[in-house]
Amino acid sequence: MNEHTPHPESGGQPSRSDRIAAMLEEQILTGRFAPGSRLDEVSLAEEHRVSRTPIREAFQKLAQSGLVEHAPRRGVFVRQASPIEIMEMFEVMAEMEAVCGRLAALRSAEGAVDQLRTANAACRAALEAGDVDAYYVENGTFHHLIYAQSGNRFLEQEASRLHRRLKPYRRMQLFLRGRLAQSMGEHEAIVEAISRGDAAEASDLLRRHVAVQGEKFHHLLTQLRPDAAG
Amino acid sequence: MNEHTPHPESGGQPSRSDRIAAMLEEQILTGRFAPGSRLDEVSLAEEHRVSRTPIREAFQKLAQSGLVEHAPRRGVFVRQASPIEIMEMFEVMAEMEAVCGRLAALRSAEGAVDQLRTANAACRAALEAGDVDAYYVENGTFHHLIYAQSGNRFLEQEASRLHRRLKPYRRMQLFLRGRLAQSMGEHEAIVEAISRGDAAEASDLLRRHVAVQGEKFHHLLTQLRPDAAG
DNA sequence: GTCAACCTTCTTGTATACAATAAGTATGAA
DNA sequence: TTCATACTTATTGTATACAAGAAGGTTGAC
Repeated sequence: MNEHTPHPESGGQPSRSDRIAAMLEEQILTGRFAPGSRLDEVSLAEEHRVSRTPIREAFQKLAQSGLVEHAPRRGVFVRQASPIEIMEMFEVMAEMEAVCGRLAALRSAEGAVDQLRTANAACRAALEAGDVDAYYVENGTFHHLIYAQSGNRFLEQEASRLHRRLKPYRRMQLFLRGRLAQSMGEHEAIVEAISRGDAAEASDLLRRHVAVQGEKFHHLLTQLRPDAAG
Repeated sequence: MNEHTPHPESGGQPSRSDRIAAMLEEQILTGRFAPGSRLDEVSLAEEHRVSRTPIREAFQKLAQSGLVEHAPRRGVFVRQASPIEIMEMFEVMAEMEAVCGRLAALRSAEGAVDQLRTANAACRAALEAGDVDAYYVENGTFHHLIYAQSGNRFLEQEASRLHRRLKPYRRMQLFLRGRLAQSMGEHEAIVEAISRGDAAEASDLLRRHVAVQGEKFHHLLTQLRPDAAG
């Protein structure tokens, strides 16, 4: 499944507004548009050499995914999720990954564990190379594998959707001292649990693994803005 | 949260296209538009006395929620979810409700259990009156209460979203002999588990309670179309 | 000097005109 | 008769024109 089309038109080409929405999403997540800032229809239309119509369609898609907020008659604004809301999303992510892990342990097919080990090896290589960006990518691959191995396509899509939504907040934590190595160890324990078919253990480990991210995020917040603890 | 605005514009009025989307959704779920049928932009525009623009916006919202499918250059069609996909959604619903139940048992505030008992009493009254429609409504109230008592607003919204999506498939089962009484008993066990703060039990009971619906759905399917078992 | 009301201007929401493509139909050849 | 091809028609995608509302500035009164 494409990273940027939550509900792809089955088999068809992504529409123009899909591409624009994907681009805007990327630009929001990478910081070109700051939270709270307004997205201007006309300037974006000029930039993309289209009329306002496809831009407005793209805005709607972004609004549905929760990335921007549509204020009637005032425009669309990059949404600033509150710390509480972000913590809530991390909690849901933790629970969803726990479910994926449980189902994966129960159902994982031939070769599935090998895929996980391969992905994990790539994580370790990135870690040892000190390449944070590469670790980030390989880590994503690892988690998406588990979503897929749940054997439930719908769950896989929903988990991927939330994973993408949390992208900017997850990324912050990679720079916390020692977190990468710790994360790496957790990955290995998770793979072992799945390979043993130990559903309860896989579930618990994944829940903790992701919940820690929420806690780290909270920790970062309180350091930066002690009043914004949530 | 309004039943028909998945991502409400915070505090603002629902837009015209929101209202149209809600109306179309209702009409799809209640069978005015059969699965697979095409929604015509111009006739709907005439019917609602607007131009094609708001209709198209409504279509986009429906497409994002998965209710219709957008075939580029061909139109939007009422989506016929495959049996497999519906089963997958039921499984995810079961897991989400299990999570809600677990969190509710851990966190439920003063008076929360009373609310559940009240909702359950309404269910029982409907059951004893033999009023299937009323039971359906009160049952929905009961489940939404549990979503809310998870203490996680984001989870509450996601669970409500999926609940609504499964609406037409859940409704079928109410007419299965004895299912209502069985469901009622499960509700009571769930409330007791939550009132005891027994998170694991509440979680398991809810998972089973919802998973049974998926199984009943599957059962109905195989009776109707033995080849469509999934 | 300050506040309020009005007016200007900018932006969005909607309608409509136009362009492009897909489906259906008719025609002709094999 | 059947199949293929071209044409017609209908429908979507996009652009643009127009309407309506909100923000901000200006002017006037107190």
